[in-house]
Amino acid sequence: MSDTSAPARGAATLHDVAREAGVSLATASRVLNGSTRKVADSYRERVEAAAEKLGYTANLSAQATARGTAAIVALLVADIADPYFGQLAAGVARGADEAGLVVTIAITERDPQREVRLVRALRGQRPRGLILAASRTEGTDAAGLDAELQAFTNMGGRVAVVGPGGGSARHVALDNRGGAAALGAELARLGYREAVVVAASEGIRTSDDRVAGFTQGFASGGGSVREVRRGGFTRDAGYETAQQLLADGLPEGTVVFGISDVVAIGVMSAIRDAGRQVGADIAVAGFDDIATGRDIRPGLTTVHVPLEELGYRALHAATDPEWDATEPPLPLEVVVRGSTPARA
Amino acid sequence: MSDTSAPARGAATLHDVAREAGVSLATASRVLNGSTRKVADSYRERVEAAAEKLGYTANLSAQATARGTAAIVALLVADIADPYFGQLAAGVARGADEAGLVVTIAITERDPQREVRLVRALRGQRPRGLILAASRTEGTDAAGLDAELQAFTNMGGRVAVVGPGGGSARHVALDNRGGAAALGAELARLGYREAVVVAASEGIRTSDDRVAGFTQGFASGGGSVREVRRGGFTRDAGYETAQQLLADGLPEGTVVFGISDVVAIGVMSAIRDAGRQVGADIAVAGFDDIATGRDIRPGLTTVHVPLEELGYRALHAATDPEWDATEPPLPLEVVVRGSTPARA
DNA sequence: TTGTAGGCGTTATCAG
DNA sequence: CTGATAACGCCTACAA
Repeated sequence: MSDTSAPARGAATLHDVAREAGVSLATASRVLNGSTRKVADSYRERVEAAAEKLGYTANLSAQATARGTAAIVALLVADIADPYFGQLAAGVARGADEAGLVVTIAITERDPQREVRLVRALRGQRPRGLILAASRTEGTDAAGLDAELQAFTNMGGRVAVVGPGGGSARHVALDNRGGAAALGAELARLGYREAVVVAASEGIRTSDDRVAGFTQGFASGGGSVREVRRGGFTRDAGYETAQQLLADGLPEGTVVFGISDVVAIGVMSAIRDAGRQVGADIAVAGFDDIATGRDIRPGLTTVHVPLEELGYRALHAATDPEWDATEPPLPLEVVVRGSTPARA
Repeated sequence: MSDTSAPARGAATLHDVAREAGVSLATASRVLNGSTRKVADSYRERVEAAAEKLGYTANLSAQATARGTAAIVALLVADIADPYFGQLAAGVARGADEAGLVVTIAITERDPQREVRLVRALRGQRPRGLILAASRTEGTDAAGLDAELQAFTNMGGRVAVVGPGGGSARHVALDNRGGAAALGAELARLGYREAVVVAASEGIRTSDDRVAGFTQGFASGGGSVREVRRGGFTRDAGYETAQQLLADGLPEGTVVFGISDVVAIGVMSAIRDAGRQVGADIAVAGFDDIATGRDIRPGLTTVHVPLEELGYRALHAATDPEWDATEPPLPLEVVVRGSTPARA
């Protein structure tokens, strides 16, 4: 057990391993990394033993510069503390792990300028793929972003965007419109006739699609959307928007559709803080079905989106050379909970 | 606007920039990256213009191999979909961004074996620092982990662990014991006398400390912990453990202390699903103060932990050469909400 | 099957 | 202040 030569400074290099095993660099490289195996077993064993003994770990950076591309997938999200992105990221991480890829993460903070900057920075890593899950923000410097994305694909990277998006990127789409329509229809069936929607700024596709879908579905069931108030995609935006709504007067029996669960939860809190009741008094519905929706009371009616699976698919869209763009879209499903009780 | 030479394949290299600007590689490198600046302005401008024109982005991998260390910080968490880790990660990401570092993330899934494997894999990136936020799991292959960590520090990396931990790593500690004690004391003051705690397996420091602190604080106020039930750190573990507890009979007026908010939220749901009421009937308290606790009803009484700040500090502990280990611990504060009403 | 040598994009040393 | 040039650690034809 006498460790003779624990490398004092710096990690063990392939060179060290080769020397220790008494073989050439090439041979060591082949057994430790190269895919196509064709090394004599005796050598192979010696190398593996040496590597183990020295605690060798391939220097990914060196490998990357040599190969020209790194075993990395970059993930861009608006806010990693947001459960929506958290669950999505979990799916991405799972897929990456399976594929032997490292996940690099960056936060846009919903700032278009930052987004462009980050894409450019991530480009420096020469990742195999880039996943854009940062709900394309407003004022979007669309041109700048597209240019950056273009540069990325030009150098051989793939980009996948979650949700609607433009350009030549691969999309992992959700049927936002259809899901919202189904939700609207269901609410109408439950007896609601008046709705207000709390959305994000106009121009954000995800928001627009959900608003349009909901409006249509709700109308098809005989209901009508009285108003669309614009806020943002956060819990606080939902809270504040709802506060104003309440101040302006919100009739009993109205259902408020929050563009996302996070927003809807903010709405619920505002309603309660205003001394009103969620459910029988004012109903609330959301979209996404984040885990929290299960634990609040009343439970939040929403459209279930398989977030984790969505992330998993995005990972593949961003890294699989032979990705099947025709794969059927993920099934969305409305789930009714206590926040929208049937109306007499 | 006629882009003359958009590099058809592959990204623009420093070499390209130098040629385009008519200077040497060294000069180009100095203006674009090197820290100590001493390049004539005329040259500097030419280089910057060329870089801009070519859309040049330094190849981080190449930089890393040349420098010997990458501008990367690796983050290891148990589950990124868990809001606790999500908020923590947000803090890490913020700090990293400020420091010009890229964040690489890996998920342990609370599996000790995986944890060791991941640390070894991350080591391959030669990151400047490594942040361990994966509540050291049970059966922990402590030896294997420590060896891996040791190897990492030996090659010049710093490792920071969030919460209690062993070895030579830097710690960003929480006063779990003190916080829990304060919570226990407060609950006793509110009139509670009987408590049950839903904890994680014995041997997990964070859990053990909170249990011990709570027990002591509660006792100091005249209360007594009737039982400690072991589950895990997840919402579902909390739910299931509470189910059993309820099946075994839980007297009115008991307060259930969930080792973490996530667990406590599971407990709350179980209580409700069993037809009991959270608050007046059975009280519930947690620990961490994740964002969700604000939006559920009744609000969850808990110990506030500045999660985002915790992550921010961890980032610095893992990357700042001159980190001040004596920095005062983050202040914890108990916040009482509706889940633990004062008892008559 | 194995080894030799050249190259990947940057940095850093050391003369001019 | 600038420019050759040798590393950095690894991969990969190409040759033996």
